[in-house]
Parts: sequence; C-alpha cells; structure tokens
Amino acid sequence: MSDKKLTLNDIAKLCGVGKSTVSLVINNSDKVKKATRERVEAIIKEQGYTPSKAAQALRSQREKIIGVIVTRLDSASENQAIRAILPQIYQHEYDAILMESLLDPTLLAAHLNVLAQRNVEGVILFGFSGVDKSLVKGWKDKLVLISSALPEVASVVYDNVGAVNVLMEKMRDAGHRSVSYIGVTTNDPTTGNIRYQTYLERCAAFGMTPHAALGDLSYQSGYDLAKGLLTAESGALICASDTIAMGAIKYIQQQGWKIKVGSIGSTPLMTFLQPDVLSVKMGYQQAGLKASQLLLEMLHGTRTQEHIVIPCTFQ
Amino acid sequence: MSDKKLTLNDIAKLCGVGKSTVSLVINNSDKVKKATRERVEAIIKEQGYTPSKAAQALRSQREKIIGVIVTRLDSASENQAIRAILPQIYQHEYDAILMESLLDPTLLAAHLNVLAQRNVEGVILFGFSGVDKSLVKGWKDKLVLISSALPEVASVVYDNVGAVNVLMEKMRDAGHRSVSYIGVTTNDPTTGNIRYQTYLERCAAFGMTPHAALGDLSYQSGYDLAKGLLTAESGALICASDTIAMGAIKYIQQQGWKIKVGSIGSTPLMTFLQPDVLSVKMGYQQAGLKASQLLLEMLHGTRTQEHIVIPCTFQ
DNA sequence: CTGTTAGCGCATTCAT
DNA sequence: ATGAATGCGCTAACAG
Repeated sequence: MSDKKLTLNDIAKLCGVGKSTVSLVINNSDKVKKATRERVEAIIKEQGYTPSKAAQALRSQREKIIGVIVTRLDSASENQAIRAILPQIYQHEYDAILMESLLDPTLLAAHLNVLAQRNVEGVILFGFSGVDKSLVKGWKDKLVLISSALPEVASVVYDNVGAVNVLMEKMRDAGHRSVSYIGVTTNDPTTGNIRYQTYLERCAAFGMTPHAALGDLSYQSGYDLAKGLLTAESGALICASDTIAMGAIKYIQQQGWKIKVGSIGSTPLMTFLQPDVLSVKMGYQQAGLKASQLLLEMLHGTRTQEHIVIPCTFQ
Repeated sequence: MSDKKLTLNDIAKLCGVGKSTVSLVINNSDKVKKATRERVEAIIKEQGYTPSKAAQALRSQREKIIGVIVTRLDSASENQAIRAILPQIYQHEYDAILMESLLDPTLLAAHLNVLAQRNVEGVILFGFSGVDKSLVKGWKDKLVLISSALPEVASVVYDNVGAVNVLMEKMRDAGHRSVSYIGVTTNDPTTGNIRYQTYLERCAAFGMTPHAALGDLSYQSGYDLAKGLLTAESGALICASDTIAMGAIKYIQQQGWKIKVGSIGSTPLMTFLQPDVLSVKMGYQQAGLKASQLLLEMLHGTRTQEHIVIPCTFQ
C-alpha cells in the first residue's frame, strides 16, 4: 500500500510490452499470445493493479454502476428485495448506488438527475404513486420498475389480486360470513387501490357486505381504524400490510376480542409475535432477483422490456 | 433531452470564451469578470449542461463520492443514522454509495476494496466486532467509524455506559432490589460487552446479585433467554436492545407475569406496542449527523481525527 | 482577467 | 500478435 497507484502504462513497461497489450489482457481479448498473456497477468496480480474506473468510464462513456432507488430504507419488504439485488449487481462487476425516494417525486427526480449525471447504465426503481411517465422519460431501456407498472417501462409487480383472494378464500372457508378490511389510501397505489378493489370484488362474489376503512401505512393508523371499524361481533379482518395489522391487533387484544386476522407481508416480526395471523408472502426477494436479472440482460441487449408478475405464497 | 450530451468545450465556443473560463465558472472561482460569469452561467442553465463526473474524477484523481457501510440495511438504529448522513452528503455535492457488511469482515474488506478502486474520498463505517486495524489501514484520514472505536481512526460512539446506568438507576429508584439482564455475546462488542459489564458493575455498586443471560440479537433469543432466566418473582428486567426486549416481553406476557422492562433503543415499534417499557434513546440520528460532519471537515482539512461520544436520553 | 496547452488513465484505431 | 498514436471531458499551469 506504500506505492502510489499504478497505471496501465506502468504495468506495460514493467512487462516490457505496449499499453494496448495490457488493455487487451484486462478485457479478456483472445488476441494475445498465451505466453504473453500469462506473463502480464502474473505481473498484474503481483502488483495488485486495478484499472482506473474513472478512466474507463471517461473512455467508454458509461459507468459500470446501477442505481437502486427504494422508497424507504426501513421498508422490510424492499429490504428483502435489495438483499437479492445487490449480490446480483456485484456479481456482474457493477457497483450499486442506493438511494431513498421517501415517496417524494421531487426527491426522486433529483436522484434520477444525479444518476444521469453519473451516466449510470441502469436503474432499479421501487414504484409509488408519484412515479409517472415524465419522470422515467429517457430511461426507457435501462430502467426496471418494481411493485408498480407503467407503459413502455419494464416492470416486476406483485400479485396483489392473488394475495387478497387467498386471504378472502381462507376466511370464507373458515366459515366467516363477514370480513372487515383495513387498507391504505396514500402512497403506493398498488398497495392501496388494487388490494382494496380486490377486497370489494371478493365481497361481491361471496355475497358479503364490505366493511372497510383506509388510512396510511403506520401502526397508529391500523390501531385507529380498527377502533372505528371493529366491534365485538367482528369475526375476521384483513389488513393490507403487516404494519397496519400490528396496530389493529394491538387494539383487538386490548378489547379482549377474538378476531381472526389476515395480513399481507409475512415479516419475521409478525410471524414471531403473532403466529396465528394468516400470512401471505409476496415474494420480495424473488422480485429483486427477477428485476436485477431482467435489467442486467436488458443492458446486455439479450432481452427487452418485460412485465413480470411474482406469484404470492400462502404459508 | 434530444441533443447528445454537451461538453465543456461546446459551452465554451457557444459562449465565445475559452474552456478554462467555463471551468472557472463551474468551480465558482472569483477570477472571472462578473459580466462574463453571468453570461456563461446563463448559457449553462439554458443548455442544461452538467460537467462529466467521470472526466472530473479522472482529472482531479478523486471521485466526489463517500462510501457508507452499514452492518445491516434493516437495522432500525443504523437507518436512523443514515437518514441524517445522506442529506449531509448530498448537500456537500457528494454522492453516497451505500453498502452492507452483514457483520462479515471478508465482505467488508471486499467493499472497502471496491471503494478504493473507485477512489472514493471518504468512508463512514458502522462498526462491529470484526473491524480491526488491518481492515481500515490506509483509510486513516478519511474514515469515520460509528458505534465502535479504534486507535488512530476517527469515531463516533454511543454512551452505552450511561444508557445502562440510567436504566439501573430508574429500576432501583422504583424500588427493585433485583434486576435481571438479557444481552448479547455475539456481533457487536459494544452492544455486547460494554453494556453487560456496566450492568455487572451497577449490580455491584447497588449491592445486587447479577442475574443475566446472553444470546444474539434476535427476537427468538430474547424469548428463549427470558424463559430460562425469569421467574414469577422477577421484578425487573433490562434488555440490551429493543429486539431482544420484544422477544422477552412476549414470554412475560404469555406467563401473565408483571415485570418491569427497560430497554435500549426506543424504536417506534416499541414505543407504540409497549409504551410502559422504560426506554433509552441512543441518539442515532445525531450520531449520523456528527459522523458525516466530522468526515466532511476532515476531507476539507479543517478538522482532524476525533473521538465523539453521543449522549443518550431517557424518555 | 482570459485563452492556450498539456496531460489524467484508458480503449481503440492503425500500422508494423 | 503487438507497439504507437489519438482522444474521451476536464483541470491546472502558463501565457497573453
């Protein structure tokens, strides 16, 4: 570590060859005599030389970087997806730069700007309601959207319809004639709208009267809405997320009621604290995997924009 | 967005000035006549020109990037710190690249390597027991360690001693003659050792008999250890973290016991679910703030390595 | 004050 | 198969 940083040039004269030869070796070209290649590789390893990313980027006009923009760093579901994404990215010799949109379109735009300035090759974006065409304009072929979809952009979405359907069926099969619902209006249109609409639809199909309340994604909202919505006679409740369910359950337990709760998420905390809750897993890590694979292949030109649906699983 | 990317050169001839003049304007040098500066700035804005980061980096031999390495992306405490760090970094025109060490020294080394290759200017590192001198060698003047300390490296640490002291005093003042403790052996030596040692010390000072169990940072560990450690006669329990406390409380409630619990962390979930728990806040966001400020000033050369202690607060 | 010049480290022609 | 030359976009000396 004492030496200053070596350059391609240094390696070249150290090996007694030209710079381009070294360059070819680095880029795994087959246009180098085997003997020469091995000698150069030996010196490179011995000297611990690594090519300058900055120079490579300047020369090739593209950074080997992929931007990943989550809505919130402390989102349990997005965390699971990220855990699948990052290894993929690193494995393909890319670096990742992780950012947080906080569900703010303005902040998202700023982040996309930074990424554009950096000339990053691709972006994985966790969607929310503020994400529209104008924001992702110019990223069409190098952007994968997770959890929400947009025309002209590759996306990986969850099976929200299936998740609610499963829970509703389980409740009905357990003999419940009425099922309440607590969801969200704000933030993510996927979580909010689709799940709610599916609930309404299932109610109609099952001949049930809908009984729902919508709020935000917080514990407190779940608690407050439960208080306004439920009664001692409520038999079953479906919550749009584990966080909401956590709040609702607190209220239910305080009242000493016996209500069957179903929730979407299946976070470790929920399964630990409330193993009786009916839980649907949305396949977050799988979504991350698919999204990063898709993006990588799109950048590689071996695949085009797609629309992938991740199935949910009941446990 | 239809034009190809403009370069400094394009702007220069568009303004009818030399490239260096434009460069000076970009870098806010005062060596430019006001009239010229304004004209150039106008064109720059009008054309939406942004300098190439890659070229800047190559030329100046340093990327305006700061690496942030957390132990786990889903750590609530580290998340709070990050929320304070990122805005600081962006505000100073740096970009952040966020990585996860998973408490694995090998992975950490790999990440530091990547950052070194990228020539990042500085690193903020969340410490754990595997972090030693050899790993951070070569980063001495551009690395700030959070939550653990090392000689020759700037660091920001939490007041673990104070936190345990506060809880022990509250317990004693509430009349408890015996206080149990559930902590951790693994991972973070700070969380583990210091808190445990302080507990033992306080017990001695208060003439109490220590009654402790150590495990890992999971809910389950808290639950299991509580089962082995507590009895119906236990009056008070201190947990080294909210996660552990969550597990212990579940066991306590199952038994129907009445035990006063104190915990370190004060996460939103804990204060929502268990408002009766005695909670000590460690000042995570403040630590993030201090750490990023310190690093930025170190890079700026206006400050040298320091060792900062963040006070804890009881609520 | 402003224009000119010379590289930063690398990849990509073109010669050889 | 390999060396020499060119330029990516920018900054820093040096001129003017």
